[in-house]
Amino acid sequence: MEQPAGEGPKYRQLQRRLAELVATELAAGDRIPSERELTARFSVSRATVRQALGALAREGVLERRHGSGTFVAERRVTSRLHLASFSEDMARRGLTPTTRLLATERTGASDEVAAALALSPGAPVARLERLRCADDRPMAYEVGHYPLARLPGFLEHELTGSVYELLREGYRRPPDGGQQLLWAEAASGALARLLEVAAGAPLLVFERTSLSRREPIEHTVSWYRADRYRVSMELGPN
Amino acid sequence: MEQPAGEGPKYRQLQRRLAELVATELAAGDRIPSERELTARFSVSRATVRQALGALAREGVLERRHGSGTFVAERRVTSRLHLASFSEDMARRGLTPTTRLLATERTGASDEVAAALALSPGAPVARLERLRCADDRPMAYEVGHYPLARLPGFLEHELTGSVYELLREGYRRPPDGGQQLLWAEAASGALARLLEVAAGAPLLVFERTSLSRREPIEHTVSWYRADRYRVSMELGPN
DNA sequence: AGTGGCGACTGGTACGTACCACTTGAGTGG
DNA sequence: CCACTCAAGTGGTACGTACCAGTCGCCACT
Repeated sequence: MEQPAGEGPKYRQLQRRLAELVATELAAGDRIPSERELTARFSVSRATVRQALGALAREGVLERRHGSGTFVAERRVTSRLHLASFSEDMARRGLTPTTRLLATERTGASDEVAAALALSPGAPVARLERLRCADDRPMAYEVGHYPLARLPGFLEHELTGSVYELLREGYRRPPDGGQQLLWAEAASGALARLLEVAAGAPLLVFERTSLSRREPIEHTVSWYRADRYRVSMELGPN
Repeated sequence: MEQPAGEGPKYRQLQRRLAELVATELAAGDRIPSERELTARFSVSRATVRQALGALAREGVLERRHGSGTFVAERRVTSRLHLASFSEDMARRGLTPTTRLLATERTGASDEVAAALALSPGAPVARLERLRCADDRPMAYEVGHYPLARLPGFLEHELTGSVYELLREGYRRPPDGGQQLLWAEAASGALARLLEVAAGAPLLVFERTSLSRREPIEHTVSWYRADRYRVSMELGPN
């Protein structure tokens, strides 16, 4: 029951171990050991194993097949929404991206950030606060968190450019998937001034967790000026 | 383990009962009975109760607070990004969809509608104007256009339910793909009154063209209340 | 050779128990 | 009156057991 060094609950530990295993040693379609085998191998109860596997299945890492086994999920090909960085996104639209760095700091992961990045609460993360501009006019305000354990020395880099490029080139951790929540909000006073819109103006908010090799490497929340930005997407059945 | 009357496993039945309870009798922020109380009241084990509550919490219906209780979430509806009709979308969230038919007419396709539906300008289309509600509170205002050449007698049907179901069952034209543009707007006066929000409140706007067998069969523009609706999506590389 | 059934796996559901971690509020001491 | 303590209640984790429900391959029977 007790965990010596901030490792978190057993099922989280198991979840992380399995996620790592999947990321490093297994390929899509591979079958992972059965629940009862994992129970024996890791000396935990089957309920604990199921809690870990269930979480991974909900994340889309694993796929369960009743009567057959649990498998490494196929990479999603149906989603045609691009996992693009702001810089790439703007370039694609023919605009010139620039960035004003508002704040950087090294801090401990909040519960929410820890959950998104699959870290223990309090684990070291880099926090990045940036104002993204297109053609020198404000486009979006962005707050990002990055796991320092997976990205050592992250804050020592140049951070006004494309973080995705840094992840790809500097760390060999190309973002290759993610999940995103999207909603709309009215701009609060401070945010309105920063983005140079009227208070109450509609903003599009994206909360994104990006993965590389099935491990979270970025968690960002971005507020976009709705008068300058829209999204296009393809829809599939189901 | 057999369940004669209710459909499916116990925890699903409990989940549905609780979702219904939340929808009909409770307000956001209300506390629901504790796990141990539900265990006694429904004569099921705590594990079963937790499975039901966990599912509802992941859906955003409930919010758990360690040491304090489980509460009806303020959370708005979260839509996965698939080609689902409004009715299916709401039902999936445990909300009851209803529709107020504001206008129907047979008209000629405008240039914009014609382009979206791959018709000649002026070709006969059905125009549908509807107010979509969830649990009897306004959720979205929607204007749709449907090509009458592909859907003969379209306006003679019952149009307050699911149009997608009508397309599937009545015309054997199941929507199986589509494209969508998404942005945010501030609610204009008339729209604000209709949706029962303050003028200037943020709305999420979807402009969608749905296909069946590679042919466009629907073009809709929907204005969703941003305080009640959000979207979840998966991101893929490139 | 075809096939049907059975058995041995897989995950799914459901029960019970125990204890930990966090929150809250009532009660107590200053 | 305030500050603090602490007990009771909450959800969280973890163990164990039992049986149900699909899947699939072996094998005996036809």
